[in-house]
Amino acid sequence: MVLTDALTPIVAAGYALTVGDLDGLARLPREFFDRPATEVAPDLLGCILWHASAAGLVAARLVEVEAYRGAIDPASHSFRGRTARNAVMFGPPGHAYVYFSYGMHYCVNLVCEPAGRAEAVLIRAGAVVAGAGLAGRRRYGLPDTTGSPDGVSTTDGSSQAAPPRNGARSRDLDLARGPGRLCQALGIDRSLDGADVCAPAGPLGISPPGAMDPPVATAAVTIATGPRVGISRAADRPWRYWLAGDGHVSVYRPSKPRDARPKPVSGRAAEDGTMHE
DNA sequence: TGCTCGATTACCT
DNA sequence: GGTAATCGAGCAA
Repeated sequence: MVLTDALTPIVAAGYALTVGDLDGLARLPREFFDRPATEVAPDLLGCILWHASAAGLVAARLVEVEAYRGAIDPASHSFRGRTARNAVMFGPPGHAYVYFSYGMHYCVNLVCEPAGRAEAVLIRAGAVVAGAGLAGRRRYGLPDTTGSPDGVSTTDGSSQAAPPRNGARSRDLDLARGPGRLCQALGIDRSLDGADVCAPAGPLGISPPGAMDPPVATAAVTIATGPRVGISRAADRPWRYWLAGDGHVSVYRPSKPRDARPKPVSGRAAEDGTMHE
């Protein structure tokens, strides 16, 4: 399924933006998130997620998200009720739910709907539009040999991430392609679990399209939808949204059983219509 | 208390 | 294309 011309201008939609006390950046207001995750998710595409830390600012334009719908969604972490890990999801909208995955990666969600509904949008991929030098160092672990300061770098996405360890995959496209990579590039970990992205003074924020990057030709943008990545339950629900044709979108992988369980012969495998690489 | 699995990624063949 | 790495949440006993 492909929706054309679907990037909703945030302001035109009637949302009054909040401006940060310290950074002066416009932020999406809490009402923006006070809706079903399946409505919030496509509207987040093109928006700028950023994290200002002592090391500097890194910001990414969102190109891929997934909606998780709480009690009505078996794939959601909150489906089985509230636990210590997912408590933030049951709180008010506009907060970050950060969890640790596969023993080595963090993933970040933005909580939607009023408290108690436990819906959220998983941020899967983005294009780094500020702080690419810092993001590259976080991702590839090299000292800063570029001489560029931390903080805001060029905004055209062409800048100077430090090259990766083996030098072969030195593509800026990979900086924040995938939920774990995005969190690493932005320096997001469990210490930001519960962070209020709508609070004017918070270190984590989300701004409308064009807040930091050159305005993208939103009128021509195509939003595609398809099944979510890597889940085994409710895998047929098309609640993944991405900017069609954008190279920063992650690779689609269906859920892979861990053990050598025989695969169902009646393979209903990849009728998803999503991007593969 | 112990075991299994996962909203992933990087590396190797 | 396949798999090791790695650890916490959740479930069963």
